[in-house]
Amino acid sequence: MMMVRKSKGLGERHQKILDFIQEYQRKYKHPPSIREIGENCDISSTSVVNYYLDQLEKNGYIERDRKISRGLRVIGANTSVETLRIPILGPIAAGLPLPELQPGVNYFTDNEINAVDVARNLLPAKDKGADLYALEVKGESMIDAMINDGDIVVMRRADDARNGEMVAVWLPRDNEATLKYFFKEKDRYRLQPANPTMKPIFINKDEPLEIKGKVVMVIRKVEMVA
Amino acid sequence: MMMVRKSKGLGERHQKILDFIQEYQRKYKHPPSIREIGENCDISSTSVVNYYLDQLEKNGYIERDRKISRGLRVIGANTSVETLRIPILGPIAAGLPLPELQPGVNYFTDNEINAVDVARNLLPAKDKGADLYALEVKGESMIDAMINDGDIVVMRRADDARNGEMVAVWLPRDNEATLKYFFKEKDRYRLQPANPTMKPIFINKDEPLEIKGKVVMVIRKVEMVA
DNA sequence: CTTGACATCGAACGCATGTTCAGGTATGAT
DNA sequence: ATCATACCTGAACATGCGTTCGATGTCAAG
Repeated sequence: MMMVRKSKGLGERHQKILDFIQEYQRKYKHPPSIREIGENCDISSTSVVNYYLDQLEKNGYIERDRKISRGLRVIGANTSVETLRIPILGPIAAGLPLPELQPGVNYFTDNEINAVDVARNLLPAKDKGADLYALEVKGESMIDAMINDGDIVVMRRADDARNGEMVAVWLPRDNEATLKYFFKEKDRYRLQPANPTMKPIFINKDEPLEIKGKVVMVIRKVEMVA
Repeated sequence: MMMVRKSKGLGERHQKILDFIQEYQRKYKHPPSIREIGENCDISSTSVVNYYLDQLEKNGYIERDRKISRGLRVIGANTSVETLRIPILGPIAAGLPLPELQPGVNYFTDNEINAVDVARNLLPAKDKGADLYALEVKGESMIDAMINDGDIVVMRRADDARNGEMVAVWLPRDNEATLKYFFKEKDRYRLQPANPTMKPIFINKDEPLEIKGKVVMVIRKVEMVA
């Protein structure tokens, strides 16, 4: 019945405790007490928890402030990197107009339901976040841009673009929103799908063309089957 | 008439306490006790600290877990979100073998050159990071999975999969690595491209098929023209 | 001056929580 | 069998720490 710990590394219980501390900290913003650890890891005695905590400390997995209530922390787990909270302004779909960007308005970015958090080191250094917003792709009309239903596209506000940049455009001619690589040619614009097997769209320069922003990043959360 | 409080919502002492809590939390990774707040804010009585804490809570600046030692936290102002640093183990390309996953080995995740930082709230809650790794797509062979050259795919280790999950597989038959939706049928496996216009691959059950992991997320950094 | 809301103090109270100890039970080596 | 080691139990103990309360000081309104 007794669990034998493998000679090296962490036993199953050490790992469970470690995980619990991190999850608790994440949830309550303060560390758990010894008794709380015990209850959640099926350890009936506080002394056993203390016993494991000592081992974890000795092996460098946690730090403890003795005598201080809840004075413990997991070492190294704090990969806290600077993140930007980017508001999801709305959907983007072929038939829908793009959400209006209201310059100078501070969006409520506190609600993480309507925002994505992106590590700053994944974005171009110059981006400070104020000009960034995100759109949620609806439908499969962007498949030629290698973007599928449910994808999140992170955009930077822009009125025009340079050759080779991927932009979100509204095409009044076709009454359609789309994501394409942008190229300015002699007397027309070429909108090139990301998928090299698909053909470009050409727009004459005298036709209207509304560039809404440049694509900075695409994030796809792949659905898990429940 | 009501007596007018200090010009603004927060008095100088409120602010000092608020600042102290945040600094303490940053420094020690756990919240301060009432007495510690008192000492550092020149308040001699714990009841006075409690008095101010009540006000801060009433005005929505902090949250308190009554009866719990050090059970308090500052609301909002929390610019950074918890992130997971996911190691990029190597490239994935049609002709290349997949990087070997060495179970139980702690990868060096300190180097942000070979890792991506992903906000935890973008990942399934159960993922603790230990089973996650990332691959960098090389070449355009994954286009049928809506994944392009340069994309980062975040994976979870797995040996098998359930129907409908997207997996990274190694096909000894074709000597090829690929990303496909996985379906187990009567006597064969069906590997379905994400792009609904493309046709599936069928593998008989007696043929070898190595599942290397499930796709959790795809991140595409769209190139900026310099 | 009196009143009353606000701020402060000091002390006591009591539960929350870390610590310690005197034993138990298993497994493996001697 | 004997001993050593790792794991576990339950309880007692000491103290960290939140809570409560009566007393005092301050200041503006009545």
